[in-house]
Amino acid sequence: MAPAPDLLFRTLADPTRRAIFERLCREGEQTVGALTATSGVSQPAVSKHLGALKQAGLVRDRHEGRQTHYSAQPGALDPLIDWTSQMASFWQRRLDALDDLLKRMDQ
Amino acid sequence: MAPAPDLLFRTLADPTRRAIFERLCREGEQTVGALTATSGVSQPAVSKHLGALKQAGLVRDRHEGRQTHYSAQPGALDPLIDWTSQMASFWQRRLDALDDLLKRMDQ
DNA sequence: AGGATCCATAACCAGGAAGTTATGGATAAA
DNA sequence: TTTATCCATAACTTCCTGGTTATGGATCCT
Repeated sequence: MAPAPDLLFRTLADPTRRAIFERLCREGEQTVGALTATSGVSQPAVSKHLGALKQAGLVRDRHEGRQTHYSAQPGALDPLIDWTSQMASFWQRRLDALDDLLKRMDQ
Repeated sequence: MAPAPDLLFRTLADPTRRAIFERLCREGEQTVGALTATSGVSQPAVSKHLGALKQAGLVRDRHEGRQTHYSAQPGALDPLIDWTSQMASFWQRRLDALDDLLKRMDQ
């Protein structure tokens, strides 16, 4: 299977980083400066988080003059959705099996 | 909003721990010994991971004699699903807005 | 009862990760 | 051409976490 969820989980595990990503999802494209203003950490810290998010494919960057605009990358969460639904399907299947068993015992 | 996804992301970020959880989802209830056998780490390490998973509400434990059986807790992933779909809805809404804008510009 | 097995906890260690300050390169403004 | 702003990178520090071994309590077997 794809080792894809791993990087996503690791990247989204940090609250500060996840907050940055959430804000990009909510409000769309933002500059580093704008993100720094509300993040509660220093500008270099924000830059590092953005680097991590970018490496995980969660954001895109666009350079414009001396500022860099970052935006959330929609499809990037798909592996996460796939993983959760797969886990869900696993225990669903096991519930079905249990159901079957009970039915067979019933007759 | 609920700070719920935080603990989930942090707990599932570790590959070893996530592997244990995946196995419990796939194969159902398992003893600590059985989980240790295939985890690649020591028994105390497995016990600690199971403790973390339990604290996050991802697993349940059931004591039977001298062994402890662990099983995945289905609904525990719901906050994760909620979070992802919320993020998805955010950029969906923004795409809709863009669509509207383009339509207005068109006429 | 005595020995073996299963698991959890304690104590400790090492690596990584998130934060900081310092700095420099590139672009905009004066 | 200076000067100021924006961002990224480097260097360093601190702390958390995942791993280990050692140990002990509880239960099962002989």
